[in-house]
Amino acid sequence: MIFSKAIEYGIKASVYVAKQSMNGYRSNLKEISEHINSPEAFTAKILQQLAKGGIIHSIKGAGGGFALEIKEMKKIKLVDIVLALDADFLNSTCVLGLKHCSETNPCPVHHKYKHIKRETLHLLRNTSLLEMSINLDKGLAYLRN
Amino acid sequence: MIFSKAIEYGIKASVYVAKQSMNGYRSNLKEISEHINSPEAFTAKILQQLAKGGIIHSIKGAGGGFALEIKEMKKIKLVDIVLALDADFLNSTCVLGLKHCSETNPCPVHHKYKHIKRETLHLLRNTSLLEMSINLDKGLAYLRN
DNA sequence: ACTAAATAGGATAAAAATATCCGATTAAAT
DNA sequence: ATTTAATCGGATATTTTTATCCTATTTAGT
Repeated sequence: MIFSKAIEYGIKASVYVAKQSMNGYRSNLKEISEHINSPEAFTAKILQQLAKGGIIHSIKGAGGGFALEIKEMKKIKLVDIVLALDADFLNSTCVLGLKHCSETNPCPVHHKYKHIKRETLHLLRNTSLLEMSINLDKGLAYLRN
Repeated sequence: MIFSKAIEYGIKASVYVAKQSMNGYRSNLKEISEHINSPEAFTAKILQQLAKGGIIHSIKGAGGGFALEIKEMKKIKLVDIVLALDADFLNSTCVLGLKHCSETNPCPVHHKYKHIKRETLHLLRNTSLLEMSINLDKGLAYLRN
């Protein structure tokens, strides 16, 4: 409804890796894709992008995998993950796809949608990876069902 | 950010046809695609689906085109247009794509997103084609820029 | 009847998103 | 050093979405 598959997988993977890191475990590709229920090879690409984008750390070689530190999880927000996977996610923000939709040049749903847009942006900017992974860890949230 | 191109075009086309109908004009494909800035042949397919879905009326033959009546515009909501073009739009409603995301089985953003989802649904269900086309007619909204 | 102007509908093409495969590289363990 | 377990990166395949093209059908006007 709002994110592409790539972004869905990317968020879930980040949350899983964060949760495992919180508990001192490093996660590898196979484990990640199993726990978030995503195609392995495709997930590999996404993890690569996340690593390049500074969201997670990748450790190569035997016993390697993906991990990140608690202080990083606190700083990383949902919006950072999204932008690491789709740099111009925030540029196409009009519901009807108008290039220059604005207060003075609104599409027919602009005024009714702007509150929702504002709240969505707020959610993306203020939800940290840490809080999501804590919820996962506590069993208050799930990544597959 | 939320709709596919097909749905974007579909909404704009419906609003344009409605506005023209309000003023007693019937709209044809060429005119519509010019005014909403969409590819003509693709728009033709979408208009067909909208007609089949009972959103607009299509009149075949010379002097034909698309139109609808004021009392219909009042009844037709944004959600009807969306569903006419994508029947299971409302079935994939979890931000992270979980099949059975719910209060008791939430994804990590469920609780923060549910208000937004509720408002979005409210907007879709309560925004009528009539009000959108009135705004367009009054010059308070635009379909291209 | 004929012509012209429309939409309908089927076939196809192009582009983007999703997904897979495989060899190269890295690093730990023996 | 060799083996083994990982990620990296490039090439390719598949699927879905977006877009186009062409013929058939319908209808108004002459």
